[in-house]
Amino acid sequence: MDRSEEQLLTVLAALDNPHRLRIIHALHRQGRNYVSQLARELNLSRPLLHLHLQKLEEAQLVTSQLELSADGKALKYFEVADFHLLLSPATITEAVGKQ
Amino acid sequence: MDRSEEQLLTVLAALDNPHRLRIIHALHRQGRNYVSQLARELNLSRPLLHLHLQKLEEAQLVTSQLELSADGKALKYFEVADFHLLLSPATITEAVGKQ
DNA sequence: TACACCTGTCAGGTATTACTGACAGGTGTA
DNA sequence: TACACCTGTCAGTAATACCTGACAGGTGTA
Repeated sequence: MDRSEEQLLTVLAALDNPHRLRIIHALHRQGRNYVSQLARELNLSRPLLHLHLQKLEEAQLVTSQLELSADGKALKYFEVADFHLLLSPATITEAVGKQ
Repeated sequence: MDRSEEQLLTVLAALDNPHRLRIIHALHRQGRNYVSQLARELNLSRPLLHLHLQKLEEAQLVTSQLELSADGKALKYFEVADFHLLLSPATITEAVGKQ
């Protein structure tokens, strides 16, 4: 999983936040969940969770699908992507070296 | 290298900055360097570099020693620590789970 | 003494992120 | 119609992070 400095910073910025770590934690345990339900469980306002999920999705750390429930409601389900990122002096040097 | 959520966030916050990635990059290539010299090479003001080095040292990503040069000047040398941090849904879940 | 280096710190300003509350639009049931 | 859910967006504000310029103190050489 080689990344450029820009990609690396996108991921680091996405993970540098306690809410977003908890979101990954929750989704990893649950498998998947939709926005409003997750907001209730994490005790976050829906607009705020929406914003955090957006950042995580931009960094490709989570993925989403819009689905219709049995009773016709549109639910946006999120799940964690299967990412693996090794941070060390060598991997950072490699990413920065690509400028 | 297991870390709590707090430690993990300290490291992520330290790495989430282009200057600080370049500092690690430079120190990893050079081995070690002192503050004023590094500031010239990276084209950063010394107070700014000082601040970034502080963050990196707090996160234990770099280490420093104050030394006296042959002509008596006090030089603060920095070098990168040998850190290895794997980021994945599982490792994040583990760190957050420790609350 | 004056200058050239080295170190550290800090007030003040700018830029970036994080967050809330309100709005708009959708589908379903009573 | 009214209500209970779901979705998304956005203006305005609060909280952080970043950065500069100036100051203070140290050792050496001319």
